[in-house]
Amino acid sequence: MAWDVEGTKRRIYEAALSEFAEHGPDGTTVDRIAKRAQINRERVYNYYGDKSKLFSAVIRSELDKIAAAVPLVITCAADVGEFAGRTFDYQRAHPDLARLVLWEGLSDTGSVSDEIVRTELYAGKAKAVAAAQQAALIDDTLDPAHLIFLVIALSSYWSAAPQIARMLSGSDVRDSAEAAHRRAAVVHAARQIAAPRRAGTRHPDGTTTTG
Amino acid sequence: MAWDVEGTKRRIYEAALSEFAEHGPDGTTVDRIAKRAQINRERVYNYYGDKSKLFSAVIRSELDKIAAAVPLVITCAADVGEFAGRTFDYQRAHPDLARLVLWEGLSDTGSVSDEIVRTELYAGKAKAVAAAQQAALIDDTLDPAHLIFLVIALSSYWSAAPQIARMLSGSDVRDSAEAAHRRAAVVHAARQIAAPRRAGTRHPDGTTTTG
DNA sequence: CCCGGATCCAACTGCAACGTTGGTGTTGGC
DNA sequence: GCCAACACCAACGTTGCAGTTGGATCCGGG
Repeated sequence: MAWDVEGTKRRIYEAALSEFAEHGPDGTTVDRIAKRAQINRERVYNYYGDKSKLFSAVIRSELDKIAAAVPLVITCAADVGEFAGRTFDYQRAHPDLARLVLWEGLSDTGSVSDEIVRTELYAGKAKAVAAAQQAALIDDTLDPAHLIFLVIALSSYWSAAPQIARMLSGSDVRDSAEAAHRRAAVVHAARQIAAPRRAGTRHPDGTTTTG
Repeated sequence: MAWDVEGTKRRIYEAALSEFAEHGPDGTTVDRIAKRAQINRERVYNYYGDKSKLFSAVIRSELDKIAAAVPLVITCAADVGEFAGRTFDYQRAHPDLARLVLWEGLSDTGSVSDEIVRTELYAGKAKAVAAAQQAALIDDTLDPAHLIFLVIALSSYWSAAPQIARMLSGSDVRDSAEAAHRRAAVVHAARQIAAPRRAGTRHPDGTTTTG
């Protein structure tokens, strides 16, 4: 088996994922990707076009994976916590993803590759939230999109800004006790945000009404 | 006024801040900095050594400014919301700083400049939270450091991952109505996280006790 | 007027990375 | 066994940027 096209592509992909996550689109060199994948630089161009296309391919595929791995089904507020916890777990298991998203955000110049497809994907999640809100399963104070976003933020920022997490908590994600502790905090916070109000409803502008 | 050394340095500094914030350390060229500052490239080397020294100088100085910008005083759960809102405002008002910090985080290789000083700063905030928890002003389920972190995450992720915010909410931060909407969501969520439990306490592991 | 320091400028070296190309070896169909 | 297509690779041309240098220019003070 001298030719292993799929294997070669996969190795390029994996090497690219690591390199991009570590150094970002600008800091990454095609040569290092090739070295890491143990193939010739030219193969990269042959299979993926150029560096930016490779970056797009990687980020898109990784986002597809997380979307598939962490579905969102809501029957109660605790489900939102569960979603947050699983997102947290996924981020921890795939620290490269959080960094990719950040690199993408920093390079953001008004729009992003596959923006339309990805928008649809988020719209689906927002729809699930909206449905749960209408069924009064969860708090309906927040805009569904904002609620989703905030929950993702809670789960993702740990790996997005590890230096802040480290300075605050004093320890490292690699400490699994600390990781469990963090996860619990994320789940708890997400539940609190989603929990339906009991007596009165506190609106985002600070006023409170009774329903 | 042919000689305005301080002025020249300052113009280099400001140009560097903008360029670094926009393109990151790798994506920035000394030439563009010089053009923007309307000085010769050679001046940059004369005053700041080289590009990486200039970057360090900029980030360090900007972080000094951040330090005292958003104090944290807690007398009730709403104060935590207030803190979140002000952090959000700060991020929005100083997008350059937010991006610099992110770039720093991405380049993070185990520790960060001024890490000790900044750790103290966060410790102070955590202490304020701990005191408020002991006085039963806010929920004491969460570790103080984690609570702070989560609130910062809520406030910061918008500018950290603007592409996701855009895909979810469909509009842009520059739309000030949307910005206000987002801010309200952040404040609300932070309050919910900090709000003291009424009847029972739901622990992060999912169990519930009555106090 | 002349000196010394600040600034500007253009050209240069050196290098690193992008993306390409021509050639070599490999495979599978005929 | 031959050949066309394909995988692989080394070397190349090009570009863009970092950082340097030598000199021209400008300015204030003596």
